[in-house]
Amino acid sequence: MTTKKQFQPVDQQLAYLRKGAAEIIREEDLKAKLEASYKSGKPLRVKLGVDPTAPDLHLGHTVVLRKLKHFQDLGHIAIFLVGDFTAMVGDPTGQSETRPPLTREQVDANAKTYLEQVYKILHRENTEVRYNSEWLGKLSGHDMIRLCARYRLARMLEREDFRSRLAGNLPISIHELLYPLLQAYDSVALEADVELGATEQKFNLLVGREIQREYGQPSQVALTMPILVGLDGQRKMSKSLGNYVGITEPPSTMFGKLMSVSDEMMWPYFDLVTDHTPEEIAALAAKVKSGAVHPMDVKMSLAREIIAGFHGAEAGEKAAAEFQRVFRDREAPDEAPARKIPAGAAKRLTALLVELQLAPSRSEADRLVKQGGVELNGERISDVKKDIDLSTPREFLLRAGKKKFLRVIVE
RNA sequence: GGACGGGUGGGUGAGUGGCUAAAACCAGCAGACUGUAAAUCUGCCGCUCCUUGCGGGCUACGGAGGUUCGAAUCCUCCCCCGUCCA
Repeated sequence: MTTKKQFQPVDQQLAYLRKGAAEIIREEDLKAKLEASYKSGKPLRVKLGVDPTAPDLHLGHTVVLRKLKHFQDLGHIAIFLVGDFTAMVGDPTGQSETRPPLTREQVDANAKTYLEQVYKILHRENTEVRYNSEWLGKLSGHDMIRLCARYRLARMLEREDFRSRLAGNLPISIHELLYPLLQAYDSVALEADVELGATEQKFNLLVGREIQREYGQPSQVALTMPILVGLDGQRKMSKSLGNYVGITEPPSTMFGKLMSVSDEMMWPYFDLVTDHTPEEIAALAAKVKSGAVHPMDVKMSLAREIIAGFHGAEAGEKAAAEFQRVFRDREAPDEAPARKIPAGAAKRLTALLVELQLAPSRSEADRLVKQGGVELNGERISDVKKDIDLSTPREFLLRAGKKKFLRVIVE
């Protein structure tokens, strides 16, 4: 799968890399770089920077990781850059929400979990993992000022994020202006040929191009990937919005979540998180439109495929079968997560729900029960003061809401 | 440093002394309907206790004090954000 030194023809590489990309700035530059690499046998250095702030990866993160992997597939070098320096300073990206600075320990721990998950997508062999504290930590005040002197405020304020905050009378801290510069400097330090990012990163990637030029390097190519819309079909996928599919989640959970994607929204998923070619996807969409295939079946194959990528083909099949049984045939799941609890005195059902984390609070549990969202062994229980007997070892299936099942084992 | 405006529940944002756990909208959750989709409809939506009731307690309107029988609403000090001036 990994081509050594002998690269594929440039046009072929280009087509492969273009797939799913939102923008390539500039495509001629990428072509030229690929050509040079093809001739010299020297792989391109492709940079992807991440903040080690969100250790749990979800499908949204994988979009750009998958593109990085595509470069690897073609024999190029993936530089996985952990922004440990920037993270410790505290990056208030986007949403005008200032994040608390992370400690060294948190950064290390997060980076570690991050990396473990990243290799579910990237090839280990041609991945170069770097930390930007390596060079940013060594910059002197003098160096910093030199770097700042290479960019103009007016240009910096062109960034959508800054511009809108400025217009909306929202705070902008000075250090935020530094982030694009520091990120750009990373590209200088790494001599990146290409930098990847989500479309929201476009500005930063472009600053990289200019700063590299300032430091006498050829400008990197900026390749952006669309942002994956979350399960709500509205906003970007993110853990804090709760509209995400985590890559380490159990197959059955992933399946359920993916099936809740709306029909229209499943196409971007095909585009961004599967390896189908644009032509294949278009053909599939046409079939759905004409009524030749049922959208649900297409969605199921999508879910199956995505799960296969993270848990193996067999897991994908199992999750699909499980899904059909539970929701289409309305039978009890056979692989609900299990939880053991010690035998003891009888417990109020609502208390049990909270204890088993099926409900966040007693009030919520109360509400859930009252509204008929709780089933015990397939039987709806709407009595709030129902006590559950836990005196003898036994097993029962608890359902809270549509999707949450838990096999409870009393021992 | 000065003048002015502002900080309300997950979000937007009403509310200027009691009827306000705090309008409305969004988000969220549950039920119905379905293809566990979307859309729609209905209900819920701070925490907690029980005798589950138009029930009791606690916490909540940037922070700390104060006035008052009673404060998100009035006063004092502080913190934070923004605008204009220097």
